Amino acid sequence: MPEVVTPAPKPRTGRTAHGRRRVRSALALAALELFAAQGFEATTVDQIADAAGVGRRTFFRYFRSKEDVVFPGHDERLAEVVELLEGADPAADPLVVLGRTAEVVLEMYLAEPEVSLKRFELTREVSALRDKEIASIDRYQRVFARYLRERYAGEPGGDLRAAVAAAAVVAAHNHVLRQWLKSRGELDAKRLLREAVEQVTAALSDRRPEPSVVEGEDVVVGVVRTSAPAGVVLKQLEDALREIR
Amino acid sequence: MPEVVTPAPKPRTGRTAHGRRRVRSALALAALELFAAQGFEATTVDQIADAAGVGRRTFFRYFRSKEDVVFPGHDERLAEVVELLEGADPAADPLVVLGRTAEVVLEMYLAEPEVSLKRFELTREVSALRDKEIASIDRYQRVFARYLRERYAGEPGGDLRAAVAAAAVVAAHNHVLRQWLKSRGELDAKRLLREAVEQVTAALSDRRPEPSVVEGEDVVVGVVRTSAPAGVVLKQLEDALREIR
DNA sequence: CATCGTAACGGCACTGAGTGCCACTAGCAA
DNA sequence: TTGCTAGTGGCACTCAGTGCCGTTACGATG
Repeated sequence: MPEVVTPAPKPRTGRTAHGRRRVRSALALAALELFAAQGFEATTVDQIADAAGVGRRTFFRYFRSKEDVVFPGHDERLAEVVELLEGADPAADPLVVLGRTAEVVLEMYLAEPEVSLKRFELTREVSALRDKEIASIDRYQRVFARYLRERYAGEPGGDLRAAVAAAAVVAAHNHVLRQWLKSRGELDAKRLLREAVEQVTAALSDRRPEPSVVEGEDVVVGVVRTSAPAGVVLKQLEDALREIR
Repeated sequence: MPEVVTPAPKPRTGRTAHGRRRVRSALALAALELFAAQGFEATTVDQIADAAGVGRRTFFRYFRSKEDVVFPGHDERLAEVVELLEGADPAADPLVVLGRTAEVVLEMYLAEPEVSLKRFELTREVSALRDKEIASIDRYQRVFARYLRERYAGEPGGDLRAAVAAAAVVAAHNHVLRQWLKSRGELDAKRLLREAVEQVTAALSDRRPEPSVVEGEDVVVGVVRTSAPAGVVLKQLEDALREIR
């Protein structure tokens, strides 16, 4: 096993004119500028490397492919999501956990609006990039589905429910993100997603696996105002019922 | 406008040893055999063309890329689906229409099991192919979503519902297809999909658009038995509420 | 200060996908 | 026979991506 683990990462204070971070961002910046100026396909890796002041070979040491420049750190974010789900409270409603996770993902996009917007423009025009993005979205969806599958394990049709619910949450997220991008960052995306996720969760979670309750006991459920939207009324009823149990 | 439209396509009965169809299927066959024997990436287009007895250049006249050999006629099928949706009964429940369409798509896969199974093996191993397939699935989902969006036009949150429902139906389809592929074609996929779609449709269609109710009116919702499953209780509550209105 | 190890770099050469161009040929119609 | 056209094969070219290697700059160690 040649896994020597490199004695210590050594922060590497700062090289002459380079430094890992600097080179990487210089390449990304140069690439995005060139893409915007002359299009994605018309831009060669040579040009990007030249513009960043490094060799062509170095470009591929920082990015696996030309497409990858447009999606920086996607893998890390996915790993972050995985961690988030693995560390989630096992007692919590899986769909709620998933909804919160989707909100975290959305916030990743909202955190750097310029980058997200620029990427949006690019992915709309270049089909290769769009495909790449769809593939990476699918990876999130797979992670979501796996999480739900584990939580629904044992239930009949649990796998199907997991797949469908994951797809629904991801679709809600993407829809809100798209709206936000189309509005050029004006919309209150967080609130919209919260509402959307609430709707989705409500539609998908009304199939509970036989909760064990006290048998033969009659209860009176309190007063509700019908002037509220039906969803709210239902929620109130649900809460009341849960409290009484 | 040099749009001469070529006087008449002329079926072109049959050339010497070629013929469009023959060359195309020869290329596809040779490609799949080589992929199976030595892997996708290790196979060059040169080898495929040689094995099919045509020139390398000719390969690219029949397939846009090496990946395309694995997904023959995907565009045509998508077009078929579009037609199907455009010609659907406008009075029918959109979700039911979508479910039926998903069944049609599934049947396309079931129609040629060997091809589907072989492709499944390939897409599991080669990430480039998997990405390509995901992208093509997304195209179906887009078409589905567009159909629903048009049908839900005007409803508040209709776009969101359309996106989510389309994703859910596609997820159900994919889940069933995957199960069928994993069972190596043994399962009764048609029945499974019908059931799955039924479930999804049921979960997604119980959202009525803001029932207009009398304002400011307090109502007491009656007695329910908590020994019944929570789902039943909720349904009772809902029914009671609706009746009172 | 001298030496060594190492990590990043630049350059070179190579494979292979995909494209543009052009000459060739087989069938078909006048 | 003479075009006309569609399909073909080959050549040359661009560019993405990879393997290899010599070089350089830095840090550590004595």
